[in-house]
Amino acid sequence: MTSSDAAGYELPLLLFGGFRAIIDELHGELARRGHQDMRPAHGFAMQAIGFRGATASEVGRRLGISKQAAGKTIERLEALGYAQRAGDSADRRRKLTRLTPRGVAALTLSAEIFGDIRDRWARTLGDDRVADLEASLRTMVPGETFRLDVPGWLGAS
Amino acid sequence: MTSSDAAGYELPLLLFGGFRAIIDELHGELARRGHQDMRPAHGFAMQAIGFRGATASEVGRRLGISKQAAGKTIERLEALGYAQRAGDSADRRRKLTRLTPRGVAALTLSAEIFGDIRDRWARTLGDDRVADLEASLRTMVPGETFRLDVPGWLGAS
DNA sequence: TCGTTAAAGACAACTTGGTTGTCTAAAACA
DNA sequence: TGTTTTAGACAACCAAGTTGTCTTTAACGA
Repeated sequence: MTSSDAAGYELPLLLFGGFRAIIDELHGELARRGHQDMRPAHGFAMQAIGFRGATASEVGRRLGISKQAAGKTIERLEALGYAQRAGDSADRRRKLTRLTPRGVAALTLSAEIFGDIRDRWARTLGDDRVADLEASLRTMVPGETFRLDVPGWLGAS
Repeated sequence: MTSSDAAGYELPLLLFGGFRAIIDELHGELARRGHQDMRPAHGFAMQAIGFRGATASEVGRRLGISKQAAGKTIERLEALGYAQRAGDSADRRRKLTRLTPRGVAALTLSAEIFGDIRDRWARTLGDDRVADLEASLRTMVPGETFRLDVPGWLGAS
């Protein structure tokens, strides 16, 4: 380390801790508001589907996972009532996945809750410090697509 | 949002992006220095085992996962040559897992690389901004044990 | 226009790393 | 000494990745 007293291994732990704290708070709140069955992975997948819909291949590309894996996640979302698939008459290979009204509601609610959480951080730390934290991270983080392949990424051989 | 132009959903993405960037850099460097087969999950498990060794139950408690899951991870570490199990003559129920010399080397090297990465952040952002980032996160993050149950946590039903 | 190439989705087999439940052996304790 | 707790092992299961193969359909170039 250079001059601060922080050991280098603390930084990633703190970053992950912050991420996890926010996501845990989000899902606590989502559960309280009728989305008990929604998991972190679902939120990211629904974000990738978006309000305009997407195919499994597109979702896979956006999340940085294979189209097969994306297809499996979409199946789960369908089973939970958050998404729906329908054929595309213009391109009969494609099957467009769209969010159901429940899916749209969950995604909208999530954005709202994220805003509330950030507000709470800003009240505790000060808005400038949160903004600076974000600015620092924007500088250091390669701004790619969000990779959902966390399980595989963490532990794959 | 309050006054900054950041949408609330950016904060968790940036935090996770930072975490992932650091861990990816760590494992790129570890691979370059002879630890090609080490995965992020292994590092956390080895940290939980520590230089003094631990039982599967202890590792599970430290990582916030079941003793069975901890046992499986230890099995993998054994297969990769990073850890070793031996019976405990004082308590014949226990099997103490210890890091092998290779495991100790990997853990030591990881700490060193984490330090290098933090130094690079400090050179880019300034040491005070990194220190402030850490301080902010220390304020907001409930300082529990590090949970390794990320795959399950992200996607479990 | 036709033949090749590329893309979408489905299916299968596999891997990791979680889970819960059950069981045995050993230690701790009242 | 008998009960309770703890450690570890084993089995069955689940979620979410992977690669590889296959069919259907679209796109494209000679």
